[in-house]
Amino acid sequence: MLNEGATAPVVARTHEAATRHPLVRKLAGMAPLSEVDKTALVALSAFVRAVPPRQDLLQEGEAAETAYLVLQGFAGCYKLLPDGTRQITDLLVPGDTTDLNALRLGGTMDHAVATLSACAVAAIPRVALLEVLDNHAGVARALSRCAMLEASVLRERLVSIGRRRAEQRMSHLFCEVLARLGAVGLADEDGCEWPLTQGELGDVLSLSNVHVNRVLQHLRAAGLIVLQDKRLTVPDVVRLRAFAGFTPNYLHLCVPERNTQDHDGANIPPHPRG
Amino acid sequence: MLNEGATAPVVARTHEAATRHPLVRKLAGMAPLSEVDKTALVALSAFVRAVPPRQDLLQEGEAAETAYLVLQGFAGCYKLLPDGTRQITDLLVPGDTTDLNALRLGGTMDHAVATLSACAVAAIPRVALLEVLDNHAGVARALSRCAMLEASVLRERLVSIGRRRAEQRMSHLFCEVLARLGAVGLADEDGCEWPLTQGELGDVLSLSNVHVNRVLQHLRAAGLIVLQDKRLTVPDVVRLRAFAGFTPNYLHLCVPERNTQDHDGANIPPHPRG
DNA sequence: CGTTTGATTGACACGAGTCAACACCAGTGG
DNA sequence: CCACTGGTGTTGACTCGTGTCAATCAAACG
Repeated sequence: MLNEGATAPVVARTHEAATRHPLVRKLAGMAPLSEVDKTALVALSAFVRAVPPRQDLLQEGEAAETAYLVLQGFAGCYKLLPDGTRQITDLLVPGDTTDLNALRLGGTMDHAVATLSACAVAAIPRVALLEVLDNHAGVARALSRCAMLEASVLRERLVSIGRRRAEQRMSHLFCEVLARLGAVGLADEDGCEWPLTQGELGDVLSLSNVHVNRVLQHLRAAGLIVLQDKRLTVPDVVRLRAFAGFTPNYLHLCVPERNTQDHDGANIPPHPRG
Repeated sequence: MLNEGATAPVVARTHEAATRHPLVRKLAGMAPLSEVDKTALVALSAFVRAVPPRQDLLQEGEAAETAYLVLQGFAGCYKLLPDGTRQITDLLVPGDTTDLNALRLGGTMDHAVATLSACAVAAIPRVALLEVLDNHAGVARALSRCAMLEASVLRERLVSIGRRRAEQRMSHLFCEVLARLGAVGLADEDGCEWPLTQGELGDVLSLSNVHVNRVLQHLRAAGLIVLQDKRLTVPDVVRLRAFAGFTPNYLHLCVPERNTQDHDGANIPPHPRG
């Protein structure tokens, strides 16, 4: 089940390549990393595999022996309910990993992880992670920040599902994914890849696929988004954010985004660190 | 605003007292702790304050300079929306702390924390936390596990709010709080303290206070719970868990609960660790 | 080319929100 | 002692957002 695709060591050796590596880009945005740190991160994700869509990477209940880093494509953490419905609790975009804390601490998975689109993922063995964490304090620090970020994203999605209407909920997700992809350099000026089906989008947002369809049409009719050919286009990010009630501060993005200039954090004044 | 109640150093010195300390009880359930670790934890929560109900401990957007440990009473993490509605993302019961990762890493609060009932809380200064984490690997390990647990609880609540009907959602929360209180020795044989108003319960479950009231009556009529005088009584925990679809595995409780004997994990076969 | 998967549309049902009114209780102050 | 108050719980009538069911259509696919 875990053996689709060829295992191929793909190691980027130049500084140039390391900087373009999704994991390096993400973690460098969380905490300062030395060149040695970055090299270690690239080495950590040496064993890359192509995985078809809709394949489980990790199952709920199993012991955490391996983590996965998503390099290309979208994956998702999910839980199944007795009645067969699925709740996707978080999307994994390039640069994101499955629960590294569980891997480090030797816990058991309390959720499953599956690819949504076709993905390129890197398998991270437990020993390799522990070795890197022991020898690279900067990486350990960045990963702690990632764990904090993950909880933050979960809280915000809880707010979305609990308190926002379907249209805003969906817009909010679009804004979030756009921002997260932008942070790893995978968002264009006005949009990004969007491989999810409407059914999968419903599993993220807790909406039926029928209702997802209707809401999408509302958003399209309002000119807020264009969604076709597995691609999301946002003509006016500011307008979509305003409609969704999206403020990116919960994403704790330290690096400046290319897509957004001066409308971030308008509600909350910036405060110096330390 | 932070000056209600007297700041009083309350240090338990005997092993007996340390074992009864909520934080020690909780962390000892997450990872093995030495006596020295436990003493350090008790010292960490030396500065205890009484806080009236409905007081903010931390505000959204402020820098994390101090964390709080709840010793008595219930508190909650929440976010406010532009329309004034509130979503409580997590309850803090005795033994729980506000986000220690944010404190350690010097981040900013992406959510607020407020007392719900009257509370006794211990303020944890940043330097004290860093000192303990540096010198007590066991504590650091236990706190990492707590962070993992917190994310796990958030995921499960996401599933609850997204996919469970109001009756099951509420029952599930009752089961969870009962289990969490049991883990720190604060649940009786058949129930626990329940200081939340119906409105606050609605803010946790994303239900209107009117609907909370109706759902409560259904659960009462079904004989699943008794809720009166700020106290929750569960005549038959097994029945409530079955009704709610509650399985405690996501709480990663290593210590055996007193309340539950042999009916845990009936849906999912147990899997040996390591 | 049949099959399948995903998108779309309409009719209808139902869970939960909203609004409004009232009961109950604990303070609180005259 | 009692009127007044505000917070909480309770109830009913009505509205509305979403789910469910079912049918159709388009595109991908073996």
